Formats: sequence, C-alpha cells, structure tokens
Amino acid sequence: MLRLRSATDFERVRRDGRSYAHPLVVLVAARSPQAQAQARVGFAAGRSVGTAVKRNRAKRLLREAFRSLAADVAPEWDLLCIARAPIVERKMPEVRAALAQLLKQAHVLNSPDQ
RNA sequence: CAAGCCGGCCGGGCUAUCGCGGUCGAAGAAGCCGAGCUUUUUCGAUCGAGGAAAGUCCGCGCUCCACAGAGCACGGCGCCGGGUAACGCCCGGAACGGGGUAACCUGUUGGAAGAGGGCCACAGAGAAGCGUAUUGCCCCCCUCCUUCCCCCGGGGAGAGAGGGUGGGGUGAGGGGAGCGAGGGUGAAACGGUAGGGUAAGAGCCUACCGGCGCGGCUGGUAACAGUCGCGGCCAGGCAACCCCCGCCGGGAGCAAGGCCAAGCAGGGGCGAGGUGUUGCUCGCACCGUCUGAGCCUCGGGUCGGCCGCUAGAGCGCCGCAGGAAUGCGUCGCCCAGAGAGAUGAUAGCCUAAAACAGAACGCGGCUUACGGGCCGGCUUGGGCA
RNA sequence: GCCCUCGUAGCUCAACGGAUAGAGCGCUUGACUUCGGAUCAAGUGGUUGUGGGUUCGACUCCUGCCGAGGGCG
Repeated sequence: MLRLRSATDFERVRRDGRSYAHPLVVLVAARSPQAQAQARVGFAAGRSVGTAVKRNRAKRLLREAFRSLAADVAPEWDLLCIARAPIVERKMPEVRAALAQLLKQAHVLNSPDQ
C-alpha cells in the first residue's frame, strides 16, 4: 500500500479533493498529479479523536480496513481518511463497512468489467 | 477460617493465517559505466512501548553560549543523622499531636523573650503591652434606717411610749481611694496549689508543681532525653504576611549542537552604538563607528540527508557490608530508536480477557489514572487438635 | 520543548484575610397600556472549577488535580 507522507501532499488532497462523510470516518479523494501503479492513501486522526492511544487505535483500524479493500481501488487516486471520535469504540467489521460505503460513493473503485 | 495492616511482584498467555517498524544476511531493480553510496522490492534470521511511557512539579547527565567574576535584587529549601550524581526524593531517628482493640497509619517542624515592621473583624472592660468597666471585696466621708448598748425621760425596783450633734452593728443610697479572685465576651484574656501578708487583695513574699532562660553533669554522632543548680516570676497567635538566619541556584535547551548537499539578489530608510551573561550596577568578551555593527522595511532562496540516538548513575542471579535506604564485588545479558511517526486484524483455547494508557535525548524521584491477580510477614477475632 | 494568564449567578464583570459573596443585563410577577415595547416596583438565581492544607476565620494565602486561553522557539 502506497502512503501519502509529506505535508504538501496532505494539503493538496484536502484542497483539491471532494469529501464524503460518515459518522465514523471522512474520506477525501483527489486525482493524483502523477502517474502511478497504485492509489496512495493517508490517514489522519486529530486531537478531537482523543489521546495518543485513541488516535493510534483509530489509524490502525483504518489502515487494516483499507488494506482489505485496496485491491479494488483505481490507481489514479490519492485518498485521505480522517478519523472521527466514535470510531475508537467500534469493531473492525463496522469500520470496514463504513469505508467500503464511502469508497463506493466516491466512485474510486474499478468497474467490475475492467 | 474470617476481617484487617505492611512490603514486594505481575500488568494477559498460547496456537494458526494475514499485516507493520528497526537491525543483520542474501538476491534483484533504479540513480553515474564500475567500486562505493542512496532509494526501493523479495526472502530468511532476530528484536520491537509503560508501571505509570502521562502531568511536566522537582533534581541531574549531556550539548552549546568565551569563563560562570563581584555586589544587590529574585527564586527555592528548612527538626537531626545517613543515602545519592543530585533533589523539594528515599531510609532511620527525635519532639509535640490525631486515628485505630491491635498490626499500623498519619499531621506538624529554623527564628515571634529582643533585629524590626504589620495584622488579630464581630463580641468584649480590656486584643499586645498596657489597660481595668459592670457586678463584687475593702477602707474613708456624707445622708437615711435600726430589733443592740449607753444617755435623757427616771423616780426604790421592774416594764415601757417618745427622744439624742453619743457609741457599735446591720442594711440602703451617693462620693472618693485601693483591689484583681469569680461571673461574662471571644478562636485567643497575662500560671496552679498551700501558707504568709494585708483594710481588702495581688508573684507582693515563700515553698512545691508546671512552663521559660542560663550553666553544669550523664546518655546519644546529632536532634533530643534525664538530672542538679541558679535566675526572673510569665514572655499571646500569625512568618503557606513582610522579614531575619543558614544552605542552594550563570543561562538556554536535542527544534541543544555538529557535519554534508542544494539554492539565491539584492534595494531603500534610520543609524553610533550594539550583542551575550534571566533583572539592575560594575566587570569581562565580541562586533562596529561612514570601507556602516545593529534596527525597520521591500524583495529573493531553502524547508533535503547524516550524526547526536541509545552500553546506561543499565538489567538479572548470587555473595559481602549495613538496622535500612544503599554501596561494593563475581558471573551472565544487550533490552525500541521512528520521522504522517512502527504492536494491529481474524479464528480457537485458557470459566468471562476485560483497567489506566503509547517511547520521540537519556536518567533519578514526586504527583495523578488504573479491572484484576500472585507471594511473604504481621495483628485481631473465632474454630479444631 | 520552554513559559505565562485565567476559571465567581444563564451572560459580562466586582469583592484590604472578617457581612447573608455584590452590580448590570437576563428571567418571573405586578403596575402603566386596547395590546406590545419602553418605564416603574418587587422577586429569582452561587458547592466561588475541584481535592487537601495554613488561619479563630479563605473568593482571597500555599499546594495536588481538572479545564480554558495565550506567548516564544
């Protein structure tokens, strides 16, 4: 899984992308400026999520959820997953369902025929 | 067995599959052809958060700032001894309290009689150095009353109305002087008992007790305890108010600091002083005074990499010293070092797996949060032998 | 990483260590008005963020937490 790492990448996605909200997570999607073999993704958990342990927990859940869904994402996208506070209390299947729903809404998945 | 007290320890484990970060090894790819370096992919081995990693409240190491120098400020600490790199921490002890049947837990701690200033509301006579109001006690003077005495009446004796510039007593009122025991107020009121003394009293005097100060002796390293003598008779509380005494403190912080690479462009104004040492004065060092330090302003560039960066006041076992904190020694071990920031997901078993919580230079403490469990010692109560 | 400030009524703020913690706005009731507003009168409202401590006595002084806001790098 390719990751977004620099602060400038994060700022660009937030500025140029469209956002899709869910009580557990917010997804921001923008087309990547460069050609790439795989979509890139970044994970964010702000102060509002809670303490360091809670923020880490939120990002782990999101990374694991995205990992199981990454194969279907079209390669030209840069994505940003922003955690919301309630996610800390939830289990894996709920988080994966939430993320899958958002990816579908954002139309970043490969079409089944391709 | 139950309840409790103290000390120490643990902080989910195992298996399978998928996944993450570091290090080492092997192979491949890219950057310049190669060595080498960097990035990256795959495979294998190995390691991978805490008892508080937290709050950032203390104390250190480390690094840099030319030296760290003086004085004054300012801040911190404060019974005694020991431990320690150091501490506001830890261990042991002392004095005075508080809780518990007990084991034990817990609070306070230099100086308020002398260096000084300040505060002590309300109530109360009086609140810090003098004062004394009311009730009360005592004495003197005046007035009034009177069951006693004396005198007049008053005569032989007795009883007796009435009277008196008379004496005594008792009581009431007024004035003056003395007094500090009791009641009362308050958070707090200027020693206690007995005797003497006195008009009545009072440390006014004496003895004893309590308390204080000084000196000696004994025990203890010391705080202090015990004891003897002397003194003066009493000295309120607050220094988490200022303050005094003693001790400590140079400043900044790993974005410290060092190295490599890349990039750029200077212009205008003010200007003789400026910078560092937390604040002030001095001192010191450096930069500068028209070849312009510094400040203000417009504009330009960068925001990459490496080191620091984890072998240390380190951890474990044992032995020795010590009452303990702790120290010393032998042997063994290597135990995270990231840079969008690594520990997760699923399934099964362990009855049910759950608490607080995530390293960012390191370490010693303190404080705060926390489900549950284990071990040892001790106390009290009950039962059995 | 280093450091500072502030938490008082629903809101904005006061309060030498000594009242029953005050003021304005608000809210409630009444008066005035045909009704409303404005005005007038009366009333309402506080664990002084929280736990300890110093003091006879704490919003005030000391200290441990909790929560806001800000500064420097």
